[in-house]
Amino acid sequence: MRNISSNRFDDGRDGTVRISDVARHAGVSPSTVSYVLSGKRSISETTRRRVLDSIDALGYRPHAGARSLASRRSNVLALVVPLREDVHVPVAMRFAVSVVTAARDHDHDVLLLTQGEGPAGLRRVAGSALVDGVVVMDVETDDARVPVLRSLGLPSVLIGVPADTGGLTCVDLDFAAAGSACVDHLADLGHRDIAFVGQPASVYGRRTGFAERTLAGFESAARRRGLRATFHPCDPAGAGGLASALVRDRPGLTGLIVHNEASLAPLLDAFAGHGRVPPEISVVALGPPPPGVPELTRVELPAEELGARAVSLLMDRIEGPERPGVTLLEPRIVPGGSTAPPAG
Amino acid sequence: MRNISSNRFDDGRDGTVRISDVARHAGVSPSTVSYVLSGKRSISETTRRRVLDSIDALGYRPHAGARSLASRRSNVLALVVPLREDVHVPVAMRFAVSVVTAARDHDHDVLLLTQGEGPAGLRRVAGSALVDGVVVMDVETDDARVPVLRSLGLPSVLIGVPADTGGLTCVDLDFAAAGSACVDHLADLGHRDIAFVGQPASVYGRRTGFAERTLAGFESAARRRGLRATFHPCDPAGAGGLASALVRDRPGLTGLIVHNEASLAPLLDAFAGHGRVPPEISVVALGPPPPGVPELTRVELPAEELGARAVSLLMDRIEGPERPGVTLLEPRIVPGGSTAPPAG
DNA sequence: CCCGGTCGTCGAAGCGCTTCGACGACCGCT
DNA sequence: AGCGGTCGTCGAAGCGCTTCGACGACCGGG
Repeated sequence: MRNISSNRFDDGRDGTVRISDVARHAGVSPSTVSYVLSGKRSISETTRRRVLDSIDALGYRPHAGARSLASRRSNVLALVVPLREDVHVPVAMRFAVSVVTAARDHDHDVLLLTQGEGPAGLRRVAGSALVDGVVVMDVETDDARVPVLRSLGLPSVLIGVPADTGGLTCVDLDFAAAGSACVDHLADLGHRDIAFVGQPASVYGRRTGFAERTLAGFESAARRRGLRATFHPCDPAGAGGLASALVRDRPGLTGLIVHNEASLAPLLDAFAGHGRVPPEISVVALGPPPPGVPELTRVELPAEELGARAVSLLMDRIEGPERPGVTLLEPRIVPGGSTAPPAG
Repeated sequence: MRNISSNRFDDGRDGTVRISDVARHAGVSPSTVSYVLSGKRSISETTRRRVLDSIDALGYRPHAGARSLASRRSNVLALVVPLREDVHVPVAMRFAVSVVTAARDHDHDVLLLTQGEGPAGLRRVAGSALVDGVVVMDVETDDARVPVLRSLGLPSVLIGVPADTGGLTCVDLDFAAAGSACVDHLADLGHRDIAFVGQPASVYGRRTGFAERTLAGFESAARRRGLRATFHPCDPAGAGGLASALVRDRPGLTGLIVHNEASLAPLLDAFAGHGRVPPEISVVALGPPPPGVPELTRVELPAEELGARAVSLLMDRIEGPERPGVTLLEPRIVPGGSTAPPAG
């Protein structure tokens, strides 16, 4: 064990340990310590060990600012979270947490930006080299941030798919496939007459795209399978009325696909009021498990996987050359107790 | 307008503008630009203007790493968000957003840390000088992070109050006062016989402290006002039974204080089943407005105010000498339609 | 009119790290 | 034995900013 320098000198006067302290303690030069840490040049195993031992003997942590100045890498990612009321907050949180976790796996930290700052926030963190890249959640079809991102030259990954994806890297759930999967699930069980209860009417054609894509998936699959299939926009207040109308007008209806988190509970209550409860009428939910409603068959939104994927794509963009493209995650049907073959 | 240097030189080859570019463009030295930006020395109004004009003519943004290296300030705050399932996610999100907003008002950005990393995360960001201070949300009575914070010498503010607050800066809602305020509200309306429906029994005495503090406030106020008052822990599954029992055993009961977000809806449903709906029986809720339940009289959790306060206290700690202490925010009763003088 | 003080500005010295080029030492060839 | 080629290490030169001390210029008071 070589321990050249005396302890008196090892701790700098204000308590922080610098790379030169480690170097002295290990009997090497600062650059060697740096190379041990970065692995950018080969270092003999003996030296490596000695340096690493010194590092944790002294409790050394590289100064983030100095590192980012010298290496032109901050090892920080920005995450833009949505503020809008209509995003499901717990899901957004799951995203955020998974992004942080994934970022840590790649030795990065995460800076939180809110929608509130908009493009200005992106410009700021990009311009000041505060972050190496950015993950933008909840991207709309015509998102004001998209042109900014394109112009900024900051590596970025979008969660969600805007209208023009040229030059962009995007990740999202394959909502069209999700819509189809629900239809196929019901058709496979033998259902011939189903209804799709969607978002409030105003949502379609407006912004997010995911609603239309789901609906399109539903419609094409229903056509393919030759089902009687109808579409009904819905809001929580109208759920009761819709249920009554369906019960009255569609006696042959045996399957329901519900893509509307907020209306799910009132809708089920209303159907129950008409004596129709799952699985006597089959119900497939699209979205997060609503609180209080038990074990529905549903398509999960794989927030954790999306977050991790977004980060991993972002890291690729940061390291390597840009290779844009849209990644759509395969939806998975989670069986619950709410679907069964139709009666009779 | 003096524009000494030619544009060819103003834009560095990789597109980033440095302080020296601004200086040249404005015909001053880099240090002068720095002083204009920091305000740490007086600068003549003419020079100031000229520098500021150059800054936005060139689109200059100081390099965050360089700045933090030289000034020993990163202008970044860490925010530790809870992961536990039992915190109300939308409320946590409101906190987080308000912290970010407040931080931006103080020219700081926010780094997101998750509970998952625990003390190690705090050590990391502190040791590497990544952040100037940290806001810790959802602090428990015996929180493992508290000793770490104390030892780290990193300025910090806790949202929540641990058992030992020595040397710490904490902010929280005054839950005892909230409990009292509910009692006073009902007593002022003329109620003489009330019940407090609390968290599941296991919560009391365990970790968060806020439950006990609320209960203590309830009890002391009830005693002070001379009310008949009882306490009932409750979980969602037991809400129906509790309602029946109360209706049966407490015919004189006219007021309910509910400190249990999850049980609120089933409890109200159960009371409604016995023909007792607000405001015929008065109900005060403690906590965030539950979805679907309309306009209850309640005590709000002032997340925005707490977040802003936490940041402002943290900034004080970062700038000035440490001045620890516990700040409790006054609760506010938000009138809804669910309380009225007792019948008869 | 001279002198001490303030004001506004500048130059230079770091902050702590990474990275480039250089350079011995040692290897296996001819 | 001599030679090119790795391999492992070092020294020095920045990265872009802040900040300290210095220093003219200008002010008002004796």
